[in-house]
Amino acid sequence: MASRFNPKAADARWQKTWDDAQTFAADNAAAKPKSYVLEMFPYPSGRIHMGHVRNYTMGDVLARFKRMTGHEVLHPMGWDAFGMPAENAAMEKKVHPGEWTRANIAAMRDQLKRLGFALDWSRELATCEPDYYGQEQALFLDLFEAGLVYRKESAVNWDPVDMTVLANEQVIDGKGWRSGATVERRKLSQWFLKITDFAEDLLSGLGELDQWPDKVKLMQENWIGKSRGLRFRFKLSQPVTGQTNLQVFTTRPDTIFGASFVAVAADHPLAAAVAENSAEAQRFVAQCQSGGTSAADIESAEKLGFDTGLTVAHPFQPEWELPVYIANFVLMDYGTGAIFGVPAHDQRDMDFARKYDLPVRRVVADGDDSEAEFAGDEAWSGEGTLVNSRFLDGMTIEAAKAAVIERAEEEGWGEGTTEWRLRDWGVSRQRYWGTPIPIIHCEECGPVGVPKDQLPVVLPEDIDFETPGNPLDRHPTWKHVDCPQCGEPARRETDTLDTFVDSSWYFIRFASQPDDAPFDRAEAEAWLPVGQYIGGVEHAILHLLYARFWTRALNRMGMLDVKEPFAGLFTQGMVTHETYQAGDGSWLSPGEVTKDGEDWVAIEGGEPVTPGRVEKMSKSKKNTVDPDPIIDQYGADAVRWFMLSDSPPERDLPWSEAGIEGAWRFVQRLWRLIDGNQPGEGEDKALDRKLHQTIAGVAEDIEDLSFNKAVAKIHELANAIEKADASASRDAAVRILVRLVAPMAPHLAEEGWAQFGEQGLVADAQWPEADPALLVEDEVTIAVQINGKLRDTLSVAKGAGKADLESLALASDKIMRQLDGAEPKKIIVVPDRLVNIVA
RNA sequence: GCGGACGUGGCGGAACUGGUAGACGCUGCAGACUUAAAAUCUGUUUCCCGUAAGGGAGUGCGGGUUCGAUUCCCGCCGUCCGCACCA
Repeated sequence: MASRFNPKAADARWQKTWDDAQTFAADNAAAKPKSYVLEMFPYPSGRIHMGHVRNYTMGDVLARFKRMTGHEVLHPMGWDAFGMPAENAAMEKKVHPGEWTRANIAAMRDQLKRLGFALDWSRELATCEPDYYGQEQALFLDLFEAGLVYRKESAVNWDPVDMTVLANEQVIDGKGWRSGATVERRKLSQWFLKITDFAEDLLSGLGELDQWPDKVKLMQENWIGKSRGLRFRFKLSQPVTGQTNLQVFTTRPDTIFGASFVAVAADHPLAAAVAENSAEAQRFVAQCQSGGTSAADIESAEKLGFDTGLTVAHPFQPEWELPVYIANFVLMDYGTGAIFGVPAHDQRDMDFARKYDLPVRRVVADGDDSEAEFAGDEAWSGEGTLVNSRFLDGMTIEAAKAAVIERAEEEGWGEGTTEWRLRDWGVSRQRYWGTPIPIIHCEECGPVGVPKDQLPVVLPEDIDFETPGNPLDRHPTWKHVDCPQCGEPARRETDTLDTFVDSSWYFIRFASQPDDAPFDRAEAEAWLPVGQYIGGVEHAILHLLYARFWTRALNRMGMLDVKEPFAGLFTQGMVTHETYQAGDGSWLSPGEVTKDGEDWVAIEGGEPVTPGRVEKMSKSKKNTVDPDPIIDQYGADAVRWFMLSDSPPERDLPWSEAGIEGAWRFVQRLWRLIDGNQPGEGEDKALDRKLHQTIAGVAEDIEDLSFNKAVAKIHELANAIEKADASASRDAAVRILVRLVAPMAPHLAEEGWAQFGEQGLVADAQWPEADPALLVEDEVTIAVQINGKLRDTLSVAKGAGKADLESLALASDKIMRQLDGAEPKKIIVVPDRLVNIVA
């Protein structure tokens, strides 16, 4: 009688065994091919959620599989441990951010360990510890010396009550999310990293990332936003504050003869100059600046302008004057903050021209319509031929662009340029719980880097969160230091670094973590780039772009011979669960509702409940499932199995009770196969074939990260084994099955491995080898179709000749009946596949 | 608005390069074992007609290419995601 697999006992036992043996510690000096498998490290919020479980399970399967296929695997784990929630907790619960964070890390580490991940815990790191952020400070100073760090005034969202800077997403309807105070735009001196220096390289580098999802590459491409165009100067009819020219940027220099106005942004210096002398202009500028910046605001915002009364001269015809407007739809921080409007070929300009009754001249002919007078309100921005444009007439858009740029450059009033949407990376945060920026401000010497032998600049522990504002700034002593250069009293920088800096190089520190340097070059290069990086698509742009930038910066400084940090990237889907909403709009957890006939009602009170959509698990929608009790009940392997089953990993995985129970049943079924295995005699060719096809198929699917398909293939094999009679083949299949499930259900596999008296650990075992001779069937099923419709199937030896297949097909009873004596018009035979009779 | 992805049974999904649509799992239904339940096992589960043999329809909708289309092409519809007045 087969026993039951008892995960409670087995999980802990094997986890301890792996731990004691340091099974998953990566050897930097190993001679084997190296494989670096990494999942995005978590923020230590306090609890692991199902999304983490799914993410880390995927990486774990790959890591374990790589070990079994002869690789030395680096699969580390750490904590993205700086950031706002710790400060919020400090304010709300009166607990020090460090204490809160470290307690969370301890709790989450325990949770992760219960899932039996093949992690090298000896390399664990937390970004909030001085041994990590001190090395980050060293790197920051290297960047500073290399001229990749600079300081400039920049506008931030300032909460006047909390006295802190808010991220854009913390500003809701113009108010601070916590204080509710109206957020001000304030100029602060901030530190920036010169990511724009690498714009071209970050863009072209995408081309080599053939193991990244196209979607992510496209998002990065759009974010970087390269556009070629012409930057040129209009001559102003009269000088304004000494300026005689107005510089504009356009990507459509070809439409220059369709221009009917010029517009500048509300915060353009020209607008400010006009506002000096006009109360009306001043009002208009103020109105533009107060406008909301949310997506909805922008979409609904009407195109508004203010006629300055100024004009500029058309570059190709000085007496042709264009009016200059201040317009609310022109952005100061793109291009030059000034544009020329071509209503016929740009919708925004069209809207504006129709409102202010400006000319709309056609300069690109769409088809045969070449009238200068443009009717309608829909601008034409498609392809066409230039018309009404003098020397450009008849040219294509591309040729005309080149011609105008050439003339501008010849005549010296403009030049072809490239503009980027990408901005430099502002890294200053006016907060406590982050990496202190290792700079000292001296009256005499300016900003001076902290000498490296004085690193780390450690956060003070004795801080209070009673009063709003940056605790570092109001700490009584911390910021007062002497200038390292001249020795005079000076002031420490009290801003800390954006936490995206912490995650921009942690994967390097995992590969190599000496005490006295950020990393050892040779060790880091031995592992990098990360072979497979797995995480959520929400990091598709910022984190991944910053990490690519940081790696390039190290490369440029000669510190690392790697430019792309992540060779392979995979973005996994979310774990979702159904939602339920009561009549008053409040959310109910799935455990609080039940089905009454066709309708859903609350268990408590029986109120009717509306089933909502299946959505990402979130506390606010009350549809989360805590992994801990699930692991208690079903064990790590069943949870892991469910995370891998059914849904393709890039898609969302709907959590369900039935699903986890199905996984649990299968784990038990596997155990019954193993435990109840009987030696047998003789071979079972069909089973041998199924086994070897599964060995090859599962390996392929895992390499492909198609875990759902690998799971399905293992199910098929298990079904086949169960149906098979005892034989030597069956015995062998069960023994090999143990290794096939080892990456997914490692505890069960170890148990089975031990049961069969194998040496060592299955975690160290070799992946079974598939016999190529057994991968192909010797008998195939041939479809016989009439006019493409299946009418019969034939079982024939593989490789049967066309003529044989044809005559076999025609001899079939069913086919003869269908044809009813009619002569086939044509017969198509695809060997080993089908015969299609055209009647 | 721009860009992208997706659309297959009651559900999650599978299907190689254009070649038997629905693998595998979940759910449901019927049955076996059991005093009973749990657990387990067997059968069945795309829809329609038919007792059956069998036939017909079918991969969002409409067309096209082809001996043959879930797969390729054109046009719609829907859902989701990203960006968003970027000149």
